[in-house]
Amino acid sequence: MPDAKHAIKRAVPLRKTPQKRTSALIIDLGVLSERLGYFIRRTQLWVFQDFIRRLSSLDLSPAEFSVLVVIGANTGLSQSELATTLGIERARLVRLLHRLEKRGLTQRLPSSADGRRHALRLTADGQKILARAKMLAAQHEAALKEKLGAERHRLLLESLRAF
Amino acid sequence: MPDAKHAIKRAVPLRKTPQKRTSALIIDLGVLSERLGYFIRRTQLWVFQDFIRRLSSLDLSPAEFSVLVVIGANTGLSQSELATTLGIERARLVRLLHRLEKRGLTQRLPSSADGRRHALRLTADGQKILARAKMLAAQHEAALKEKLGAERHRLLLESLRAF
DNA sequence: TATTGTTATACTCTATAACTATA
DNA sequence: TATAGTTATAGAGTATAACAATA
Repeated sequence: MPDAKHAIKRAVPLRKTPQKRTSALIIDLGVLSERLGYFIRRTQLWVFQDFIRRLSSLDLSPAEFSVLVVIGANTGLSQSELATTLGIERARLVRLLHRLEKRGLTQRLPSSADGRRHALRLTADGQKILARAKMLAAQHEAALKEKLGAERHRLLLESLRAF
Repeated sequence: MPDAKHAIKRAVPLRKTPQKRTSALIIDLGVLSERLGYFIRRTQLWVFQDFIRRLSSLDLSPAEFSVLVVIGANTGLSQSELATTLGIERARLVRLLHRLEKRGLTQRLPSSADGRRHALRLTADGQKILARAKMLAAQHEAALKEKLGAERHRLLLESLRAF
C-alpha cells in the first residue's frame, strides 16, 4: 500500500521538538477501517503502481495490457465487444486503439460480415510485445502472491472473480 | 460488477440474425482471468458506483466521505496529516477542502502551535451530514456483505486491511 | 430505428512543479 | 534548509452527447 501501514502513523512525525504540538494524536481511520471499499481502493492503487513500474520498459498501462490480451485471445472481435468485455467506454477505446495502432501493435480491419464493424487483431510486433508483457505481468503477480501469501492470493482471486 | 459476469458474454448478443457473423466466438479474458489486479479493479469500480449511488442524496463522493470521517475522528489534525493518512495529494486535498468548506461542512482554523498549519474540524452541519452519510455507508456495506457472503466479506476485509 | 465507430466536451483524478509563509 | 498550504498545469480516466455510416 502507498501506504496503509504508514498511513496510520504519528501525527507528529518525531521532528526536533515533538512536544511543540499540544496533542500528539494517532490518526484514526474511524469507520473507514470497517469499509471494504476503502481497502479495495488502497490495494488497487498499490497493485496498479507496481504493475506500471514493472511494465514501464514496454510503456504499457494496465488498460493497454488488458486490450492486447483480449485481442490476442479473440482475434477478429469488434470494438464494441472489446469495450463491453473490459467495461470501458467505446469512446475511450477509440483513443486507446489509436495509440496502439500508431505504435504498430494492433490493426483495425474491415469486418467481412458487417460493414459497421472493425475486426481487431494484433500485428506481429503486437504479439511480440504482448509475450514480453505477459512475462512481466506474471512476475508482478508472483510478487503480489508473495506479499499476500499463496492461500490469501488464491482466496482473493476466487472471491473477486465470482463477484 | 458492471459487469464481470456480463462482461464474459456472447460476442454476438443474440440479435435477429446471429448466423450473420462468421465466428460466433465467446469472448475470452485470456491471462486476465489469472490477474488479481484485473478483478480488484473491476470490483473497486462496482463498489464505488454503488457507494456513489447510495450517497447521491447527500452529494458526497467516496473521497469526500473519507475526508469527513477522518476529520471527525481526529479533530484538529493538519492537511498534511490528513493527506498522508488517506494517500491523496496535498494539492488535491486543498480543492476537496475548498468545496467542503464552501458547503459549510468543514473549517480550517489557525493552529496555535505552528503558524504554517491549519487545524481541521467539522462544523455542526458537517457532523450532521457525516452522521447521515455513515448510515448510508453502512447500508452500502451491508449490501456488499450480502452480495459476497458474510464469510467472504470478513476474509476480504481482513486480507486487504493487512496488505 | 438501432448499432458501430467516431469526435467533442466537461469533470474528476493524478502527478508535478513552483510559490509564500513559516519554522 | 525544510515544511505546510496553495496555485497552476498537463495527462489520464470517466461520463455524455451527437454525428455518419450501416444494419
